[in-house]
Amino acid sequence: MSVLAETLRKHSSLSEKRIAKVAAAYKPFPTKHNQLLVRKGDVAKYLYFVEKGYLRVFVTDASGNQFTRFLIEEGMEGTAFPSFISQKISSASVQCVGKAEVLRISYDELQKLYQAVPEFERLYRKIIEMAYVSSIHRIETLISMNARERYLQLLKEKPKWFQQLPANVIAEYLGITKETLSRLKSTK
Amino acid sequence: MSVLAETLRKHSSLSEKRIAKVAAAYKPFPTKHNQLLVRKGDVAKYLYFVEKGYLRVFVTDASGNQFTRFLIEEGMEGTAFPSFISQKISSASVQCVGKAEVLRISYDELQKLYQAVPEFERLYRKIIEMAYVSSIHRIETLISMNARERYLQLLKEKPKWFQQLPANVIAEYLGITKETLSRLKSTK
DNA sequence: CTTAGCTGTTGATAAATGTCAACAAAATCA
DNA sequence: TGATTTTGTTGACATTTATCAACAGCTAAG
Repeated sequence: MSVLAETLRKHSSLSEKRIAKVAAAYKPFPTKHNQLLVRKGDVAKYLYFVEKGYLRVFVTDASGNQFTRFLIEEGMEGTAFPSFISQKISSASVQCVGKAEVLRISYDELQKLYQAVPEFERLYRKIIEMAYVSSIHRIETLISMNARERYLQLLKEKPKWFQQLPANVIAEYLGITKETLSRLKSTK
Repeated sequence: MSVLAETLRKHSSLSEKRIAKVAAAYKPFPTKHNQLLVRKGDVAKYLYFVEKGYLRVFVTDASGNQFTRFLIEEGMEGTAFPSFISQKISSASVQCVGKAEVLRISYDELQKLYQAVPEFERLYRKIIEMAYVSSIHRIETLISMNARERYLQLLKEKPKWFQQLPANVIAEYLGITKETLSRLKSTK
């Protein structure tokens, strides 16, 4: 049983038949190590569901520094969202963190799925709501906490990330340099 | 004609009749100078639409410092969103900035409105999507720019705010102190 | 009008975080 | 496996931003 089907079951009251229909619309997409799924300047044509591993959504500044906007973990879906919903070019890139297994559905397929499975639209709304709430949480963290507080909060909320993700990705997500993160770890 | 009706017309293809129906569901709510609409610890029972002025959504830390999570300007709606959608107690407060004119709709009324005007649910989804996109933009700004860059960006994107809002509210929104903002202004 | 509070500015200083460089350890790939 | 690249750590130092304090101007209330 795919992680996707389980996730659908958990977050909706769709019938098994409809779960199967939705799940079938997402196609496995084979990826390589650190593969870029959306490149800055592209239009994000697909929504990605993570079966295993992590995706990172990041932006770069003029000096080439990278900043991780979001980390998408197993059982979550995402893409360069502002580009995806507007179907305009993306300012962000999406990349596998190491090895990842993903499914994907195109923007057009997703629209068709709304027609074919009306309840799915409400589920999609819920997914967006959850994503929005988590982004609000992120904003609060960023405006109200210093680096150490953010680090400790993430350690508490997402302990797995520290085992499974390279430190520089975590640092980018926290909005600090990898050197600062390294020092926070050691002075615990 | 209310700002609300205009906004509905602009962002949806609802008929005039349905616009009237939706607009009628939002009730004027008289406010006083700096009135608190949602208090930390309350459940956010209402969604607020701003006809005039600004609302601020803010959190406080242990030392009593305030941090402005969002500013809701004329023609926008908002509330302590995580609390509103879950109907659980809010970690944030919502307050008028000075004098403001607002309309509001209760959580229950909103659910009824979905039933009565099905197209409204899609509109609501779009509103959430837009809010989500703008929160993503905020996150990027916060993780990738320093205080001066954030200040200059906001000055460019929201020049009105600097005329209409007190500097300490802007500073809280930028995630800096009012002293730092004052210095950024003078060293332009 | 006058007093008390709020708002914004400036200075001195401290604290937090970034930058750059060197190096060690680990992972990847040919 | 061995070579090469990536990742993580540490130190010295620079920069950014916060904190604390003083004060001036404005505003609102009695």
